[in-house]
Amino acid sequence: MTLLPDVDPADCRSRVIQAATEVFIEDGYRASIDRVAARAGVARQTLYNHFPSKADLFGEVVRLVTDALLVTLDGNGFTLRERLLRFGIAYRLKLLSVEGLGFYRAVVSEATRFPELVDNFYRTGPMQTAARLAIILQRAMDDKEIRQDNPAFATSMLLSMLVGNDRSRYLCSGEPSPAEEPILVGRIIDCYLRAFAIDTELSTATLST
Amino acid sequence: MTLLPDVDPADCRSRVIQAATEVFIEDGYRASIDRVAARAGVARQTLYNHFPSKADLFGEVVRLVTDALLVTLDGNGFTLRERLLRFGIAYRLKLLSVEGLGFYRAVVSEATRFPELVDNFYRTGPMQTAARLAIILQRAMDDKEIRQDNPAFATSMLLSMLVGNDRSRYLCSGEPSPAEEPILVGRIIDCYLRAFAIDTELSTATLST
DNA sequence: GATAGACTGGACCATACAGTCTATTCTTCC
DNA sequence: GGAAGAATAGACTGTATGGTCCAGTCTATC
Repeated sequence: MTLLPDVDPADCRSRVIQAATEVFIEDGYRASIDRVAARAGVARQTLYNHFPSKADLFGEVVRLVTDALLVTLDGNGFTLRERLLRFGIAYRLKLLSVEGLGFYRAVVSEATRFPELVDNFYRTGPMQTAARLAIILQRAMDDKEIRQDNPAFATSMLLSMLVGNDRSRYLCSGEPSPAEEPILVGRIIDCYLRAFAIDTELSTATLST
Repeated sequence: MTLLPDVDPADCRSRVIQAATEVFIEDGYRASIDRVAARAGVARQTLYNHFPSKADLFGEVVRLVTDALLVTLDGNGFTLRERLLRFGIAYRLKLLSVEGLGFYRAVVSEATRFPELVDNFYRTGPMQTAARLAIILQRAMDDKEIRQDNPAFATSMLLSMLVGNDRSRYLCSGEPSPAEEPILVGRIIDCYLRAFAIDTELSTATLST
């Protein structure tokens, strides 16, 4: 998964950013500035010509990658299930890629050192994606495609079901098997649509046991 | 939330472990050994009398806290919904506490430095809890309380819905409001039970739209 | 061909930190 | 009272690292 636009080999700044992205994703903020410079094929001083400090470089990387990880919700012509399916696949593809996981690990690791940065990451990244999804779900509720419920709750449930346990797992070890992804997402979306299906007498009766 | 048994103030070793737990939870592995010693009220050399290296101390802390975070699934006499409710509350209480989140952050941050340790954490911690839950769910399927499905999938969905999005959020900033916890868990469990309710003609019909 | 600006490489500085060593003190048990 | 074992304080070592400085090179532009 490539997170940033193609680097211009003649542009030192973009080479530094690309290198820093890779290195921070691999080892987090503790990766040394020398490693970044070496990876970029650039003198350390060149790096400091473009960024006042390591923390600033890290901040820039976080901002850029956060944008790159936003998941779009296209497909107005499709059914709700199809739209959610496409979203789910794209979402998991980004967040559960080696780069997505490494980036998330790097950001979360620095929550105490750079609280504002990490808070900002959450608001411009995950919360953005959630907001987009919430609009779709709200509309589906209005159209009676799914049950009326709190859109924020419905959004949170879908996002949780899509990556919750697996992200937690792959942050520790392993990675998803691409071949099974579409099937798995299909099962998750169907599970979700059952949970948020329009009320029927039978299903409410089942619940009250 | 207290994760470890009461420390005996006379026992240097347990004081070191307690201090290391607190310090690693606050700042991760990058916290200095001197800070641990100071927090424990102990000389640095004393610490090294009990643990050969910082990495060993970290490993010990991870093992102990992993155990402490296991969630039991008691309550054989209760209904399925009640059992899941009690489990969900306990699970969120542990994992979304400041200590639970800090510990998780600290462990995940070191996935590249200590891959075996982190992998072992996942297998003896989260996977253990999941295994216990899977037994309950399997039994509920046998008893026709919920639909027949893959128990591992059903387990993963429940764990995801319980903490997925919120853990991801609180790792970045903020923390849950204790007052709303029981209501939220209730909504999640009901949502889950709808998703895994026994098939009815109506609900399957809804799905195929 | 001269000037300006970016890049280089490496020396250099200050700091933090894991881990070792030692001389001394304290406690406990015989 | 003395021996043994544990704890202490603090000096010391070696290394990694962020950041600065500087002398020199390269390139493009006028």
